[in-house]
Amino acid sequence: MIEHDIFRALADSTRRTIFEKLANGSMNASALRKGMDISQPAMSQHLAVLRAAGLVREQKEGRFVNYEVDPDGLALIAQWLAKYRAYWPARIDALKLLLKDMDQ
Amino acid sequence: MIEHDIFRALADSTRRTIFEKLANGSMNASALRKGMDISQPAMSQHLAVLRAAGLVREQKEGRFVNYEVDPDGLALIAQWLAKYRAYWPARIDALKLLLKDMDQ
DNA sequence: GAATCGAATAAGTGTATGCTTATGTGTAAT
DNA sequence: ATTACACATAAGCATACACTTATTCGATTC
Repeated sequence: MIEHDIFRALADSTRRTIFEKLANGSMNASALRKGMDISQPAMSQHLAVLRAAGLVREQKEGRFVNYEVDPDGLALIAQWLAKYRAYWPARIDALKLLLKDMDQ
Repeated sequence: MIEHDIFRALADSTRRTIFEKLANGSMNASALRKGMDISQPAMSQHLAVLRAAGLVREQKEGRFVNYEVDPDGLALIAQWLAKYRAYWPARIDALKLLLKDMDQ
């Protein structure tokens, strides 16, 4: 189940940090490491997990590999969350505002 | 960080199943175990993790403990997801429909 | 008040996971 | 071609985690 891979991938704070970085612009693995105190293999392994989960996708450019957020993964989380909409609290109105914002 | 606790809690498929069951109606721990092939201590431990993450809350009723979905946890996931709204795919329109549905 | 029942906690164990160092693979530069 | 570079993979290791059995706790029931 991919849903399982997604939650497992996001359960690690280092991977959430990587994902957040990529959300601010696609980057290659070396650029991602900057300011992160993480070894090259560790980064490579984390990216593999994120990619397997569908949260991130790669684009080879020469000997570089550019990583970017894969919307498919986020969509699955949104789907999962939607299942429990009956329990969303009132403050979820903020979400509605965001969606309204997207329409413009 | 509570966000971390949430993703860690949902990284386990057994806990996601428990959460899903509770979303269909509050239950005590024994009722949750039905059809799940899980020991009593294991269930108790899973519920403790879900509770610590703010995904579930308890309500003691005599010697029973009734568990129910805690909207606060879901709100945090929604907040996390909202951070990446720029990457939400078009098919997220389904989510908009759901929200519209909530208004009625 | 003794027994019973629902649930939590304690302690121990096998496996999963995230890290390390070492090495491999492919591309670009000299 | 040889060297350097970006990244992936392999192998090993320490810790985290989900489970087990045993025990404890608290509240009902007899």
